[in-house]
Amino acid sequence: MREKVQLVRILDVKWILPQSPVLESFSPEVSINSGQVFLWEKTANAWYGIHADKIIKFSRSNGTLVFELFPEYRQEEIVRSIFRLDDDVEAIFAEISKDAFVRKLVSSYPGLRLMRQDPEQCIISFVCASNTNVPMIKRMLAALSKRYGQKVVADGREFHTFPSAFVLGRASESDLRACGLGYRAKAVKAAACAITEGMLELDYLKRTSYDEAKSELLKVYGIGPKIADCILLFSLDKLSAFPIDVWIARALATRYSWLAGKKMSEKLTGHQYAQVSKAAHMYFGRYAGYAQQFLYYHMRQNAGKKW
DNA sequence: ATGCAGGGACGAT
DNA sequence: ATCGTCCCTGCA
Repeated sequence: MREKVQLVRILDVKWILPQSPVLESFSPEVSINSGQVFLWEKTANAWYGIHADKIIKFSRSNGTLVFELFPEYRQEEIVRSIFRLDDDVEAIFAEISKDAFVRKLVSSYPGLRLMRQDPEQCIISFVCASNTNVPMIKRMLAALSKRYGQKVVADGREFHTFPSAFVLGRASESDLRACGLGYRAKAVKAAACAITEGMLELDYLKRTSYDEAKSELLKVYGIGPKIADCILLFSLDKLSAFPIDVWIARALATRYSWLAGKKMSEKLTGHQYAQVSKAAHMYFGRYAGYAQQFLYYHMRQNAGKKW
């Protein structure tokens, strides 16, 4: 049994995480830089992230991880949730290590974790992610926050919270386009409206099965198989979800081409996507999403991407 | 300079 | 089931 992680509260807005086997390897920087979250920025001695209407600050003090939250409401619970500190990662890593390659990745990047995003923010973020790249996504989301979010001053710095679906759903498509969204503006508005009008019930999606939640997401304009899987994995606790983007497709084509049955190309058709994603789930197991994150991070590392 | 790729999805064939 | 198109930016 691993020991339970305790978040110790110091002052009113800080905790220090005590040393533990689980936390020694945990690296918020690696996780933040693994392409799953977009609205984090690094300053001289801290990281700041936008999580819905909250600002998360992360820094290190004497080798200890320190988190702060603005506002400080339910800090411990939220920090725990965002970094999935209650996941039994040792068991998970063991379970996804089906072959020498994954085993190598897990030992190479022991600090990498999945993060749990706010569902609304995650949906909007990945709707913006279609056919573009990470720097562009960051730019779009930052523009949305600046235009539609609330200005917050924390730590003497100015931030903008992530706008609610209610606000985005009432924005005009042309105003959304002005945030650099391009043709995605229509999809952002549609997704926001789907949330506020009850088409997407986030609590239900969290509770229900992967298949059911995915079929609900796919009904929304702008959400296809890949983006649905990202939303499911990063915000709806469906850890078996295995999103396949161009990078994962490359990794699979070179290392796991047998998963596709016959020859696998780097471009997947709709039917191939479903088939390969399911095969990956079968192979890596119920935590396939964690395996995906290691593959993705590895591919981006090798490509020398910095973001 | 034109082309192309970058966390895809939609709509018409 | 394929295929052209969609907005935008950086880079060769």
